[in-house]
Amino acid sequence: MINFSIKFQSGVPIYEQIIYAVKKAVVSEQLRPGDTFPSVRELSKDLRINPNTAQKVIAHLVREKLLIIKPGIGSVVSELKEATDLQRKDILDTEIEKLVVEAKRLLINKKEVIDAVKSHWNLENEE
Amino acid sequence: MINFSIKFQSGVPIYEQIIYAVKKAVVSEQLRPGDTFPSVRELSKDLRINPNTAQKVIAHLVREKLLIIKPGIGSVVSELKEATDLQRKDILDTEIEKLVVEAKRLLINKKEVIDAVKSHWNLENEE
DNA sequence: TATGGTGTACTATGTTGCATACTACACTTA
DNA sequence: TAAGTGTAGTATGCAACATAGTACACCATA
Repeated sequence: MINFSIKFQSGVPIYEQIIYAVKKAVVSEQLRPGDTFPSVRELSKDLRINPNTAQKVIAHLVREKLLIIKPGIGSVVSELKEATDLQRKDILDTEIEKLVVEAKRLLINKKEVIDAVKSHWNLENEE
Repeated sequence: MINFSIKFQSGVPIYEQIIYAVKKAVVSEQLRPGDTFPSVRELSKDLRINPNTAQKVIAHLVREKLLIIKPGIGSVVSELKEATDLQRKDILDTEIEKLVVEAKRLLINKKEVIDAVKSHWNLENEE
């Protein structure tokens, strides 16, 4: 009943990798609003991780409003939410600045970066 | 003799913050190739961090080829190096994909993202 | 009503990374 | 020679991560 794929790699925390995989699945519409999401125990069993780690994933996704808890049932994928001012600032200022600094340091062209953004954006179409 | 500025914030490792500050200083030409870089003990004293942490910063920057060790003297800022294939792939694929996924999840427009890239790029001019 | 599945909350252990303190050594410059 | 350089090592305290196991309140369903 897992409707997204993961390939673990060392160095980065398991729970972060799962969270990212879920976000990617939502953005690419492999997971749609209203879809049921695996329970803590199911997630733990299918991915062969500790229940605590699975719980950590779900709690995190609920806090980020990607999931909604249905008591007694499980959790469900929610509608996409508009970013808060703080989230917008973090991405458009902090994160993109990091990206630009790293690109310039490695002598990567502005065009290459922008083309890569466009390319990744169109992989899952829509504006 | 510190020619770059830092304002520490909790949550992210000190040594990472310093490394990023140095990269930013290089990209914005506050630090130029040939400039001398603070020694381990100097960095440790001025930033009031442990010598081990300062050593970790410098070793990391040498490994990334941003600094060159001059034995008995200290270290010096080197010329910018072209990215390796692996570094290019990491930025243009992995990092930008992360950015795009997060932006789409938060319903941020493609135009906003690209404008932010252009904006940050031009803050330190040149192609 | 009873059963089973749900999220949630604990305690505990082992590993790893981060930052600190301190000591020591080989090297080069002045 | 003396002082400064990078480098290496041991040790401590703290926090994050992942694991194991137990327990509880809640709700849906048979």
